[in-house]
Amino acid sequence: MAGGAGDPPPGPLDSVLRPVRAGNGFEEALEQVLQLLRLGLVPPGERLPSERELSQHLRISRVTLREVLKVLQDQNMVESRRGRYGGTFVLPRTAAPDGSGELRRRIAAVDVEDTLRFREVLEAGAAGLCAEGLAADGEDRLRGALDATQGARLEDYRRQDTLLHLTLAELSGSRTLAAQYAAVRATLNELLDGIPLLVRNLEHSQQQHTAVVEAVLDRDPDAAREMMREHCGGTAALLRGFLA
Amino acid sequence: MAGGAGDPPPGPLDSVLRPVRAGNGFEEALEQVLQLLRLGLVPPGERLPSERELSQHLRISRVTLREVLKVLQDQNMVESRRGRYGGTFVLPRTAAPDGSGELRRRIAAVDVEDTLRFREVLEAGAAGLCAEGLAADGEDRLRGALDATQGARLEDYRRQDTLLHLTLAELSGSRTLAAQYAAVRATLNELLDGIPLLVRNLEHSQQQHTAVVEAVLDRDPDAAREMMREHCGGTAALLRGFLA
DNA sequence: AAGCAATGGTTCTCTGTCATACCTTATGCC
DNA sequence: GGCATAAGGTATGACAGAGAACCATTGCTT
Repeated sequence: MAGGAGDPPPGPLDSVLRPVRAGNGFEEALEQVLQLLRLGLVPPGERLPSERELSQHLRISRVTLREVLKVLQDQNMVESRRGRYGGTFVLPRTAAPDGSGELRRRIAAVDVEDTLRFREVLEAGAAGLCAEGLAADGEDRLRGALDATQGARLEDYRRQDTLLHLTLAELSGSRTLAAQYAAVRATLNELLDGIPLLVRNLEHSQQQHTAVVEAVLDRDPDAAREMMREHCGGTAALLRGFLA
Repeated sequence: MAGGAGDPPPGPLDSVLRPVRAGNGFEEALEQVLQLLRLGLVPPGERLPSERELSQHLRISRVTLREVLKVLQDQNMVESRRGRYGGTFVLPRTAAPDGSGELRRRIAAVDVEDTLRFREVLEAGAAGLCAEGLAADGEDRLRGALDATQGARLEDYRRQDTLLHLTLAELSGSRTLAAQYAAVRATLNELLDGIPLLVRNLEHSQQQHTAVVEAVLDRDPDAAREMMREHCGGTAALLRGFLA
């Protein structure tokens, strides 16, 4: 992306005319891998899919993927080990993730209000859809995810919470919804990393999780949506308070 | 995109690991321009933004954009005129859009259930958000869009209907929601083109539009969401019926 | 009638990305 | 100990796409 002209002035067509391939093309891949980490889909200590696998999934060449991983290595977010049973491993989060690196640039470019509103819409919608009809194996997955949050230790709570919500989104029956939720949740987690985790909020959160899941299992869409909106509203108020 | 191996087997990480740059890169641009047409944001007879403008918005080179326009010209969807005050103009839809062209391929690859569910979630969410708080100028835009649907002739109804819903999405206060709605609505319109437009449904639709807008202006989020869900449910039932 | 300005049409070069093949390292199994 | 295997590391050639410069056409303005 060489030095062309600046951004064109905004017009009424901007809902549709968003850029194809936001950024260097490789940045989009970076974004996706970052999602993997921020969502905790691959927890610290675990191995990412091999370079050959990942590059196939993302439909980019291995060379380009390696450049992405290089950035993450420089940020001490992952570590690569060679040899059989080697791979790229996720490192535990370090306190200060380097204030001037290749990353970090996108933070603060996030539209917080957009994120919070969109999140609430997707969550409430997913909860409602799940309550309207859920396969039997869906019930099990949901219960399992809820149990995992109950037993989670403090440092693992964010991850289990994310996985519970992600499960709900996947069970909604809309792949697009699930994918969009994953994206917005990754952004949300990034924001949440900037504020303290209060045990009091956490307990309240857990009650709400239980209520939502119960409403879903009771096949009560209105209650599920309502509870979920309340749940999201709590996080939103917290974030608005700390970031205001 | 040369002939690599086939798709990798699906895994639990697929919500996140969707391909970067779906398709030839230029196909994504084609998709966006098609949205512009399918949403009726540029009605028949009107001019698209100039090639230089469009390519900047989409962040693709003018050469690539021209290949996209070439495809649309071959499909008799647009027409280019040179000289000052020239440009690329939208042609009225022809009955049979050529059954085997460069386009047409994506149709039937649409996951109808995904589309309908995701649409309902976004619409209900947008209606709710608007009802929670809408700027004064938002009220005017909304009323204007509603009025336009009232006075629309049959062949222009789809377009005005789309614009009304799009307005609601834009007023939701989430740019992401608006963009996602635009995408899903474009897909929906494509599906709707395949089924007849019944005057009876249309009148019912109009009553619901009015009810939704009233609920929004009354600042009644629950009613707005409920009405909108009903409205979407109608379309969904219609489509499921015809496509089953 | 002449000139100007904005548009589509064309051509060039250069960079990023892809696909492929091969090298290197570490581990388990025989 | 030796070998097969699976992973990361490296090098190369081909191509798509970006960017910029230029040409051709048209209609408004002077």
